[in-house]
Amino acid sequence: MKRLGSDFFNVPTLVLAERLLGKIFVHREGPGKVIKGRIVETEAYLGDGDEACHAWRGMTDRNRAMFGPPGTLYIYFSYGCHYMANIVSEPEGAAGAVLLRAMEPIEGIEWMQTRRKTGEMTALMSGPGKLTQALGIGPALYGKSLLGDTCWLEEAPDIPHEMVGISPRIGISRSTGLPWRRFVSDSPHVSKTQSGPSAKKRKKAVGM
DNA sequence: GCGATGATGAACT
DNA sequence: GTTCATCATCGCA
Repeated sequence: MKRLGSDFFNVPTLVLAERLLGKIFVHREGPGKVIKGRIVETEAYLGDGDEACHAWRGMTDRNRAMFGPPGTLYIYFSYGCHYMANIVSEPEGAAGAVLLRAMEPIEGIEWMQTRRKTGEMTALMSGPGKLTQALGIGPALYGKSLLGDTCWLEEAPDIPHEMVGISPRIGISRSTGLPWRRFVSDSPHVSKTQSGPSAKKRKKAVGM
């Protein structure tokens, strides 16, 4: 299985978001301990004109990885309980990254089930906080490159264009109109719109 | 089954 | 002090 190189990541964020669908994300935690998942859902975040992007107002201590070279991992701890994994795109210096929102378990499923405390396949990685837990992604991977030998992506066939779903991003309260979410429309592993993401809060944020 | 709410840490104003 | 790119659980129907 061929690893994807820097050329794969060195493209505009929206292109990368769609290109990532179907690819295999690999995390090698140690000898004989390899976890793999197939990416089925992503979201694009741009530093320019996107108020939902952490790098929208410029570089800070937290988001500096988003300004790094393409293929860098931007790990972010949120809500006091969950990590989120992003892949940096575009040339170095421009802020832009793709949030990994959901994957399909491929390998190392036993470890995922132990960490996630569930045996249900569609619940293992069907959400941004879930997949980082299943993969064992944490602060140790902040700023790491997918061109290294701890984490990388494996080549896989592109998803046919008619199978790629497009929708506004989920779970954010700013720039909600931008249709920058990409997902494999027939996959049972995409994040469920759980229970309506706090409709009241959203109304409040919109100003109703 | 569905929807609302609390948990919980770090960055930002 | 408030916000946040979330998830699991509790309450009610």
